[in-house]
Formats: sequence, C-alpha cells, structure tokens
Amino acid sequence: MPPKTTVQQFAPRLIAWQQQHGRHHLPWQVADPYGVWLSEIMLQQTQVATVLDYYPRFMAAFPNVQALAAAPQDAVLSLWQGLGYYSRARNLHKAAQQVVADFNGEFPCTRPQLERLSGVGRSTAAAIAAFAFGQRESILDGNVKRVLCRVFAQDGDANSKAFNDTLWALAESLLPPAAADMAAYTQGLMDLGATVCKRSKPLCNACPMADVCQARVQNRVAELPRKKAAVAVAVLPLYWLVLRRADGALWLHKRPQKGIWGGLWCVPCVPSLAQAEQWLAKAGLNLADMSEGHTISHRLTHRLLQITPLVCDFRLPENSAIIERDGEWVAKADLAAYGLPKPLAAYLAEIR
DNA sequence: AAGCCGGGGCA
DNA sequence: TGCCCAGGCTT
Repeated sequence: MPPKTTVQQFAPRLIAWQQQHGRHHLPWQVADPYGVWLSEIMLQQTQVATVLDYYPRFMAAFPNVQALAAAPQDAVLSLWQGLGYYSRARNLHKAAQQVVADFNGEFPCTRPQLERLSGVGRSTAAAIAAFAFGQRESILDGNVKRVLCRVFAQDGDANSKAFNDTLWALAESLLPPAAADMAAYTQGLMDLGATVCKRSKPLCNACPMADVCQARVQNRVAELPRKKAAVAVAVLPLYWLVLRRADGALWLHKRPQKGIWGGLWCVPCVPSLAQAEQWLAKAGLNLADMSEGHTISHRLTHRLLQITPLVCDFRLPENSAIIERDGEWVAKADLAAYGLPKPLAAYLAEIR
C-alpha cells in the first residue's frame, strides 16, 4: 500500500509542476483529436525528437482523418519511412477508415470506443481521451511506469501481467478529480518521466516528488524500475538482389503486410546465397552476373541484420521470367513515393 | 505469457 | 555495446 499522503499529493503537485516546468509547445498539443491520435501513434516506442521530424510532414499531407482514410496505403507508408514499426502506419490508415465508416468521421470520446480503433490500445486510448476530451483515464507508458516504480517503490517483474495490473491500478488511483486538469496532468506524467525522472541520471533535485519519492528515501532510484530480462540478439545474414536497368530503374516489390518491413517496397531479399541463386535463375541470371557490395550491419531491437547487396547492372533479357513476377521497375525519380526500409533507402542514396 | 515488430538516442 | 523509448498485435 503506497503512503496515503503521497497518493493525495501526487496529482496536485504534478499539475502545478507541469504548468510551470512542463512542455507546452509541442506541435501536437492541440484540441484536435486527430492530431492527438496521430502523435500518440507516432510516439509509440519512438522518442519525441524523432517524431518532431515526421509529424508536421504527415499533418501537411493528411490534414484530417478523411484525407488519411482516402489515401493509398503506399502514400501513408512512404511518409512513415524511417520511423519503424510499420504496423503502426498500416493500423493508422485502417483506423482512419474505421473513424470514417464506423464513427461518421468523428473521433469517439471514450476510452473503450477509442480502443476499438486499430493500433490503439489502453494507454493510447487513455491519452487521446484525456488530451482531446478531458476524460479521467490514465495512461501507462514507459515513462509513467518508471515514475510510479520510483515514487511508490514498486519492485516487480516488468514482464508479468500481475505487476502490470498493479501499476494500472496505482495509476488510476492517482488521477485528479477534475476533468479540466486531465490534459496538464497527463502531460505532466510524460514530461516528468522524459525530462526529470529519466532512466539514467534522473534529476531528483528538480523533481516535485523528491521529498515523497519512496525510491529516493530508500536510496533505490538507480535500481528501480527493475530491468527486463535481456533479449538475445540474433545475427541474420541477408542478401539484397539489386537489379538495376540501364536507365537506373530498380526492381522492387511490395513486401507482405506481416513481418519485418511489412507493406514497404524492397529489392528481393533472401537469407542465403543458395536462395539468391535460385531466385536469379528464374530471371535468367546467376551469381556470376552479380557484383558483391560491402556488407551493411543493421541493428534492430532483437536482431542484427548483416546485409550483403548483390548488384546487377543489366539489360533485361527479352523473355526473362522476372517480368512475370510480383514487382515492378521503379524509376529513380519515383522512389520518393515508395516507402522503403531505412537501410535500403540509405544504401540507394549511397550508390545513387 | 511470450514473441514480434524498426530505428534512434544515449551512456 | 546494452538498454530503452508517449505499445499493440498475434499466437
């Protein structure tokens, strides 16, 4: 049981702190639920600094939910290029169509209804409900978990449902009573975690909770929240078959919606030289036609891709089976309209 | 409950 | 290099 006084003081202190020291000029701090929703999706597992780069371009291209719903998926994915977790973009697009079709083009205002939208879970739904509609719903993201684990000295297995449920219950017990405070309160949770109660080197001297923070009292700030068990990083070889026409056009195909880089456009991609050979044979080519580029290391959260480009500058054989395949020649000038995996975009920029 | 999904910031 | 970030979906 957390100390009662700490629970009582949490919200008013946080709100006062946010108003004085929090962030107030982020471009998505608007009344428009569409803008709030877009920012929340972009900010999933992505830092503010990164989103600041993408959000304005996306809003300019799709200023409202109707525009987004009507766009082709590739237009959405190309604007998402480089942000990662591309299922977010696919779900975002789908959710826009849900809002238009199921909610008459108006965002729903309650958390349960918001959770029906693709890509919107409990925390994101709560954020939209709180920011755009003043609903008394609590978020629980990485920042909030860290703040709560410290202020209330919560020591548990971050992967366990039981511990997660405890944190949800704690978060809800802390909500301010007044709807009018929900925006500042919710923003305060995020701001405190991001700028003061940081993962490493937290600025406890600047923290409004310093005198009641149980982790601080117990001298356990550095050990809470407890780290998750480390995930093994698998090293995976990958070969890119870069087929380039004399005019510079590249052979690309749209990747399946599921799996890595889902829905993005990419050069053919195989895990072994044997499979590269098989693929090439169907296009009337073989490994001897390919020149090997330098290997690119691309690290994801849980895997390390070792990508070796195999490049062929060739004139397409008249009867090559490649023209029967699921893919197309893409002119250099048109590449910007195609969402590409980050390392491929970087590689293509490098070889021009 | 566990696995999957990108890319980047930071120490 | 390891860890984590305004998480959610699938199995």
